[in-house]
Amino acid sequence: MRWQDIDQQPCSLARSLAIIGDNWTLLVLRDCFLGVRRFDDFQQRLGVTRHVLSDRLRKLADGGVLEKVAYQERPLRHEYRLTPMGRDLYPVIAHLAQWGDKYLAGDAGPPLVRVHRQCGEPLEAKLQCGHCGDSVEPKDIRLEENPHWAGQLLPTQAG
Amino acid sequence: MRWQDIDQQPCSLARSLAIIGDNWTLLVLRDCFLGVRRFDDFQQRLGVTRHVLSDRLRKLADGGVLEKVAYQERPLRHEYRLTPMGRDLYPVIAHLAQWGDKYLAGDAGPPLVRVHRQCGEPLEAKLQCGHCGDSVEPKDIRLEENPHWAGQLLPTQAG
DNA sequence: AACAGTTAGTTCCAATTAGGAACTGATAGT
DNA sequence: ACTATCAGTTCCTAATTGGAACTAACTGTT
Repeated sequence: MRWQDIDQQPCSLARSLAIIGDNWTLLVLRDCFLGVRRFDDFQQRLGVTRHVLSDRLRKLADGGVLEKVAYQERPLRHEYRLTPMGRDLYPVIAHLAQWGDKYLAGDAGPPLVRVHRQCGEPLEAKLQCGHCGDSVEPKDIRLEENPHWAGQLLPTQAG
Repeated sequence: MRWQDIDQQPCSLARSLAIIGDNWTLLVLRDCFLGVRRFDDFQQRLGVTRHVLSDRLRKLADGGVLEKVAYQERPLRHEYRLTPMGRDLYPVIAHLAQWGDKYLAGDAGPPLVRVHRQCGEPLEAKLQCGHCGDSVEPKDIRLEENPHWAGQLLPTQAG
């Protein structure tokens, strides 16, 4: 199976990765959350080649994560802004950054601290159940298959 | 800049992506959380080519996300298990899957429902501040630079 | 003893993608 | 007329991927 065909799988993670799972794409989104909007700014901050950046921005716009907004006419130029769909990716980025802070920071410590404005403390992101409010770990989750794909998604218990 | 050199950037997200940001890697981890442990099982479920799978498993093991455990001698064979570091990626996967459920599900609806065992309700993952317990959105976060990289990480306010 | 089966990879080759640098086009400022 | 801005595109080489076959070290079966 080709990587570019994973959007056709009946798996929400696979479909998500079809839009944001390419190399560089999550770094583009990191910069979007930092307020970067223009092609050359992305290119200089990331150091990615221009045609890879062009491809990633097009995929993000086609996927609905970013929208292309004209910021001037003559010559017509566009910038890229997060849509609500894109903003919904913030928890993914926050958890990934926190994971890097925890396991991969060098001697100087984490490069950025994310302070929660409301309480003034560094954010300690946790996965919590929106219904009961408890912290959630992998073992707390039971998976239920949609009957439409019954038996096709989960591995057979063999070990 | 080459993609394989992003682990040298002083950005926790970039360093995280150096380990888990390649194509296929998060799908390998999805299967790990479903209990898949063996090479051929990953290969058949994912449809990825064997040498890409081999490469990704090696990177995950080198990065500390998976550990290679011998499950038999004669002939010596290993399986791959999540480490605590790997298990800490669960929030990332849960949020990505939920995002796909919300925006990318087809007519049949999301393929899997993640039920929180403790409360019996479908998990609605939310990003919450571990300190005050409030839900957190991008605008609620203020970034503080580590003085060691002062002025080098955040974009200059220009737009 | 000969043969098929299991299983974690490796090897080979063609096709695709990435990296690097230069170039384009429309326009503004000097 | 010349330089700068800025979002791309084009060109070429190098690296990676996809697909299929192959290897090695056994076990179980005829």
